Amino acid sequence: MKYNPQKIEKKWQKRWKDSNLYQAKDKSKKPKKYLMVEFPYPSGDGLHVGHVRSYTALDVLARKKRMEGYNVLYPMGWDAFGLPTENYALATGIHPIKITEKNIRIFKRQMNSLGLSFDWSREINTTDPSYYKWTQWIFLQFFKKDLAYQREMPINWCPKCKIGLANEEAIGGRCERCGAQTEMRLKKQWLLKITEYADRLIDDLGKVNYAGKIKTQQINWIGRSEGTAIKFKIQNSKQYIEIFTTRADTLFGVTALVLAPEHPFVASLLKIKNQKSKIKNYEEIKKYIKNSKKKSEFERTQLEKEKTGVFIGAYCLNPANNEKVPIWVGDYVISTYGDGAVMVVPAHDKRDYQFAKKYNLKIKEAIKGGYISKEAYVDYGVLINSGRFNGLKSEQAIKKITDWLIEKKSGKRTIQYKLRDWIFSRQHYWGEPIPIVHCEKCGLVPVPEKDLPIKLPYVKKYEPTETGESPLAKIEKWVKTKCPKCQGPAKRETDTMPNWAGSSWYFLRYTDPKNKKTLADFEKLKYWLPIDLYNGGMEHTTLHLLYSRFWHKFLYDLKAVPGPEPYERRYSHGVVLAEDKRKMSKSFKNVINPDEIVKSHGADSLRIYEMFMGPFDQTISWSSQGLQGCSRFLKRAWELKSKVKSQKSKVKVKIQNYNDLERLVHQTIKKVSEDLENLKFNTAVSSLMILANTLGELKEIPNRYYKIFLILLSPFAPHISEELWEKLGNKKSIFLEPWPKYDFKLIETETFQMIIQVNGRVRDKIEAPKSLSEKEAKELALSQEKIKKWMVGQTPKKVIYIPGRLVNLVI
RNA sequence: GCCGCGGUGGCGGAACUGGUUUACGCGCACGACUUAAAAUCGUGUGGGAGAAAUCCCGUGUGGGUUCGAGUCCCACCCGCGGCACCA
Repeated sequence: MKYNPQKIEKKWQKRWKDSNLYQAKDKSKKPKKYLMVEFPYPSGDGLHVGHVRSYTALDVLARKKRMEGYNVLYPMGWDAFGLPTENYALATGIHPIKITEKNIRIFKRQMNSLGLSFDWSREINTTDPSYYKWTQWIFLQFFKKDLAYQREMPINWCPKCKIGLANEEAIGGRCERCGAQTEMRLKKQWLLKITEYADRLIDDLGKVNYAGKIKTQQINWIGRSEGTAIKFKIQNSKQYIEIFTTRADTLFGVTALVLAPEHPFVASLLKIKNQKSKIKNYEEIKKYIKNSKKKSEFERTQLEKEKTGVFIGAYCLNPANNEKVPIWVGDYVISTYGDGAVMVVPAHDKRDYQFAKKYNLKIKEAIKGGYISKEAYVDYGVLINSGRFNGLKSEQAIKKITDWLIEKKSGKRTIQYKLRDWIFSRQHYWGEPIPIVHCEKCGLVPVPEKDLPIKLPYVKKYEPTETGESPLAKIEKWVKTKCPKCQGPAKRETDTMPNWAGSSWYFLRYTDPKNKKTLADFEKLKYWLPIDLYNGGMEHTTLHLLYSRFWHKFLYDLKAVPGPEPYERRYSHGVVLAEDKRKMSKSFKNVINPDEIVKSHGADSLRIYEMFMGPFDQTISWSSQGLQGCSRFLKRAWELKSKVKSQKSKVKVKIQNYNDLERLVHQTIKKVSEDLENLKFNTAVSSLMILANTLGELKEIPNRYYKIFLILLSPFAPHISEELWEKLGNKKSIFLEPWPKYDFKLIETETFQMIIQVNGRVRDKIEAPKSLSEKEAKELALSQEKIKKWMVGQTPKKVIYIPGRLVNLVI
């Protein structure tokens, strides 16, 4: 019979579904493994071959771990709130709920067609009220701990989607969803105080096993820098301006202060009427500020061109030497970092140098070593022109000058972060309603927990409003409510949560998906957490991954979860590019649809190929010929069956080098087992190919070796392995077999191929016993004809012998 | 600019702790089967010289350490990813 993947794959998928083979047990004495892949957004496009790569990889591990005797949780669910569904609903008039249901059906069908061993009894959906009840509950806890707050703030506004965007959703000044240029708008927003957790989010990275680049990316994103806040007294005033610097050692080189246009001192200056006469260039300043406000934050920061600024006609005093320092306003200073004010040290900062050159500010050297007439010297060095601190090295000077400022009450040590609080409200329909009531008398009132979930009203119209308010604002019946506190008239919050909300805690719900009393039973959480391996895309490193760690730490503080970190190990799969090495995209018409591959080559071929295509964490472009090769491998594996001699058969298996075969089998067990632990799927597959090739050379294949081969193959290609296993006469599923163990003694050989080098160059190779001594090795090497040729008239000066490897004769 | 990762055949990629560079797969060439093609199977396949044995050169570039370097050190070039006026 020929290998017919389509036929056998359907057969086994049905059988697996009817059995409970992949269900994780809550009460089990077995050790647990919790493996998780990022749950997808069920878009209308269906599954991408990139999803297949990640899901298959962890499916391979899940299957192997079950066979090793672990109680494995490998769950799947749907991150279904989000803008594309809402936009599609607007375009078609079909309700988001209906669209989501349909897309989930497609995704689920596709996943099953790949033979993925998800535990569907734990399926979750972020748009299900029984799920988002707990998302809302967590929000309430944030609110009660003052970690959720409202603030009027400039936000990235997408004029096309009519939605406010978090900084991370407006990448490069463009809307993440539609690509339109964003503008700045002032809007009252909900924020979550992720900055409160900044230190712990960095420090606890030491407790987990994440791929290195993931850690560094998170650390850079949080952007902690330790420095000094220094107060500059404004001349003829009691006011101070506080600046932040990491280079207190350059304080004596300050020749100006620059304030962001949003700085309160700038505003206060413009408000005072009689200042108008004092400040000569009042109109100029006003115009400058007006202009820079028009620019979006992106425009302001994007322009790497010249820095601009205006002198505002006031001075302050350098606390180090009481020198008069002119105050400027300039929009290259970021208002949200530090206090929106910087000290200008042209001699030792590139930007300041540029600014000083343009506006003819003084350039005062404070660190020796550079050519400040030409360019800024930014390295550390030895202080000059710095009074009593002259001669100190920068590192010491930073410390001493800061201490001195603290003593004088002109400064303090402080830490600044690049990380900002998380803008948590969206003016959209298809998200979790924020469970807050606005009461005229009582202000912001949290919805009582017993009233959760606040369900999203089922309506026909969900167009965004022109004012930028959420579509929910138009549903008067829903908005009007009673204040839970005073029972007076009140209005519901109409903003919804961002699509990152539901995914920030979903891994908890898998452990106890149907719990009505709490987000998940604590005992179950204790058994399953932390997640042993979490795989997902690199693009989520600074968003979802950071957000969910933040939520988890918060829940840990509430004692709702047992540990401070959700993920013990995190790994990211590489992107699968199209065959033309570009990103797969409908517009390029280069998208590979997994359905078509399953149809043409079968799920097992697709799975094997995606594991074999290259290192798991590396970007790889699709190759239909590579797929073909994997397909051939499975076909050969299928045909090996006809050569298998059953155990009962009396035909004696005659194999030359029987020990070699035994050794190869055990080597393969070792290689596959170890490679899987290290997520080296590609080399694991290649070792299976080597074993298959060797078995193929035999006239007859011993049953027990073929069985081991099938077991090793089964996590990668489950359908074909099950089918062949059954054909061997086995009644139970191959996945109930224990994972084979290798015998170290059988891998070891008594002889080895000894490399003979002369002056480090390979000149001969011979078989030699491993027990060879250095002296024997030398003699053996010198007795070889090929070596004699090289040794004519010479004796080795030095002999290097590495037992089990080589001997090197130096002449 | 800063941070991280990488550069090995015609291609995707192997290579333990410094010890045979190119496993496995693709492609290509030749051969077998076939009326023929596809499929399949077999053999070969880093470059150069040679009839062959064999020799020389080869892991981005230049230097260094070492008996020996893809692997370690220094400098540089190129590619990818992230951050980007963060003071």
